[in-house]
Amino acid sequence: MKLTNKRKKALEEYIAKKRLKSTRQRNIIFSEFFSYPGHHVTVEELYERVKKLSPKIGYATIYRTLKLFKECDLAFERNFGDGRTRFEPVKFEGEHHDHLICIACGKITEFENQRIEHYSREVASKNNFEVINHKVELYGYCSSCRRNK
Amino acid sequence: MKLTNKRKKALEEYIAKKRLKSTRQRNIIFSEFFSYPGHHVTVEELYERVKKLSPKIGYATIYRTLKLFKECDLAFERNFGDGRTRFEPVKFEGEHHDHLICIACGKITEFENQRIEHYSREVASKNNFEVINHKVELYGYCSSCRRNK
DNA sequence: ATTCATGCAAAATGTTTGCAGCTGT
DNA sequence: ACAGCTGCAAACATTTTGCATGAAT
Repeated sequence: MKLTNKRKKALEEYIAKKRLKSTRQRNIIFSEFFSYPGHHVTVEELYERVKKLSPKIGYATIYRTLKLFKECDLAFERNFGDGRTRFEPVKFEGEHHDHLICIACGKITEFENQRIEHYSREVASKNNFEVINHKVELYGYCSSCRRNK
Repeated sequence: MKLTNKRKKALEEYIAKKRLKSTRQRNIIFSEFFSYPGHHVTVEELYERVKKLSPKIGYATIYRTLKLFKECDLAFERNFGDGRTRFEPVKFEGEHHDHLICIACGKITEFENQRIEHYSREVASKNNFEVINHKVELYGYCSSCRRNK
């Protein structure tokens, strides 16, 4: 089953369970959010994109819908320290996505590393902790911004 | 040399280098920040603590001083997704401090894991990236909040 | 018919800035 | 004396909320 469909299904189940409603706005935000080309979209970026399809939409709906996605573990909130909150799709099994963040120029490089994953899971299970998402973020100076190259 | 002294020295050197000034407020904030019992203090918590020692202090000074600490790589900004920015001392060599964060009750459990450290450093060096700080954060449900125990 | 969602505007929250006066060098 | 710092208040940015209307069940 395709990822998007899995997600759609998860959302629909949550909506049914909680007796919420499926609306045009939620569907638009869903498709824009999960098809966003870069990961970690800001609220403003998402708002602008959605506005093109549904010009009367307000920020409140974006916020409320992202909150809904968070509640059903489909979206995840991040903050890289530049003051703008970003959201990204929660990864399903087998997807990885960690970050190197340059504190000088703000460049974000993604990487994945199975071993880090592995030991993270080990720590979690020792603590009887059920992991929904994880972050590995390394902050520092990227190759262009290093002080002593 | 004690950690606090190392930090004090780092700050003094930065102040000297940049021709800044050592002030009563900065010293108070320094000692409150680095002696804060929990890690990751919020701006508000720090403000309240400092206010007891220096009642006329304003939020602006706290913000400006934390920014100063960030500039000299003594403090680090975090955000666990609850809307409040938190700051913590940057760890020196040999200190580790990663997190399990419960998305239901907000409980934060610290852990350290040398292997995660190790592989993180490896990824960084492959990317010619100079790491100043890192985060490993696992988000999910703690043992008390797990849905299926 | 009922319950929930939306859009708008207002309010709340968190953070930054301008400036006059004060302090450290 | 000078440059930088502080405290205050105002400005700003982001997020949340109240409410009347509209849409989905």
